[in-house]
Amino acid sequence: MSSYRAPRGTRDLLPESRAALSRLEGIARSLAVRYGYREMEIPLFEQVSVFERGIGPATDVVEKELFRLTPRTEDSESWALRPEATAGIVRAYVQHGMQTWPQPVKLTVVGSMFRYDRPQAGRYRQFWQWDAETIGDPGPAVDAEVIEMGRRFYAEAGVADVQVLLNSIGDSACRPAYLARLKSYFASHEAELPELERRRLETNPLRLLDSKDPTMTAVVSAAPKISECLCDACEAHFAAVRAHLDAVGVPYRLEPTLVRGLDYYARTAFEYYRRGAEGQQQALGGGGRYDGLVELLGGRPTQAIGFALGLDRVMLALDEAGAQPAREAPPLAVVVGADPADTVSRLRVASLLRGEGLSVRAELAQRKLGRQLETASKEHAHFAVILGDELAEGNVQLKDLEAGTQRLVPLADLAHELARAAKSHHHG
RNA sequence: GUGGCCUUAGCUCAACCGGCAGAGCAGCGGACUGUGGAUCCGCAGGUUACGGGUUCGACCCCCGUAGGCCACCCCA
Repeated sequence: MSSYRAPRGTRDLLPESRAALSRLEGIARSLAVRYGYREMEIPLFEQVSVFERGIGPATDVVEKELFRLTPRTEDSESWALRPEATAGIVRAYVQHGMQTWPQPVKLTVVGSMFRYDRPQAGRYRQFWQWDAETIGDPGPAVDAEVIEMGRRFYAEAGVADVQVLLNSIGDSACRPAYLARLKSYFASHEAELPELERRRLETNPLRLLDSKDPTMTAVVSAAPKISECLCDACEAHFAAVRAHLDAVGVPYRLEPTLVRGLDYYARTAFEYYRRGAEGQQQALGGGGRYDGLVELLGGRPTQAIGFALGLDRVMLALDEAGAQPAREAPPLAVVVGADPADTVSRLRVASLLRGEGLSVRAELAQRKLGRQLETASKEHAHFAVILGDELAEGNVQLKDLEAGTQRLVPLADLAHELARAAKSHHHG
């Protein structure tokens, strides 16, 4: 047994898992195109300050989960692996002057993110996300469009029981007043608060609403709700988002405790949640409006909304639901030979077929024919091209491994025959 | 970062009270020297996660480390 292993919180995606991820990436890219998003790439790492400003210095993601790279010299820049994509995309938006493009700019990134936290099922230090951002649109219609796109992703991926949780967290006009009210409410109940919750009262009072402490339920349910404290503009925005969701037939559950802690988040906040899951990593994805972020990263005031969907958690959900694993495409044909030593013929014929765009495997191990066919069967190849004495007359045996039939085919016609058969097999 | 449970062959798991580390599947080979998923036979695969300790003797008991899982924190 090797003493080397994948680093903690990472895992190798063996071909079967990689196929499952590729399938999800394919759905994401297809949806992105259908909804008018353009795919881009951003670096896997950025200056630490991009994340500090773009996510928030007081968040757990930055405070304790940032995957920092050690600087090479005393005075060199501090880098960190990206814990999410939004900050980097917005940085790129500002850097490349995308405010001069037709607005809104709709961008998407598919790739892995990194967080240095304690691993668990569905929670990794390297994980995959599909991220989509619409920058330069104040909503509310686009809010509903984004939420609907995410929901369609789960539908097309085949994840059942995904619920949309929805809330409005107000904006700079009404949230400060709400926060003050919330603080004073909990302060008046401080005696009933456990130690952890008392600390939160200082650091992030909104989080109190989300407490999992069972002794808190009474206090929390009586707490003032943001939905009752929205200013007229936010109230109107929220109502319009809901109206648009209703219009496109997206069901949702209003979730008053769904929050985002930082100032530049505004109004719409949503999560995709899986019901009836065993483990607790039930948040499959989430997003919201961040009307202050572009400005914070050096751009002009620009309203924006986006989401990040966790692809690992979708894979987990599909596994647990017993979904059919994504099949890798088997080779159309395997080139085998009666003479185990004649690897030259097998390689030559395989090369010929590959030149015609066909997907074939050459059996180059020097094993007897029976073994070669056995392997071809096990990998679900549709055909075996058998090379033997008839090759001297320019012929091969073309064997249909599913039907068990075979016939003599001139080598000159082989590619054509296989290509035709591939079509009738609706081979993918 | 805090607490708990777990770790035996590539995979799934056995091994009595502390007394010779095993099986199924997968791999490779043979039966079958030009015809496949079955069957039978064989081969290979292990410092029992790693490092210490207790003991005549440790997969088994104790300590530490690593990794996994669960609950928190938080989130995808």
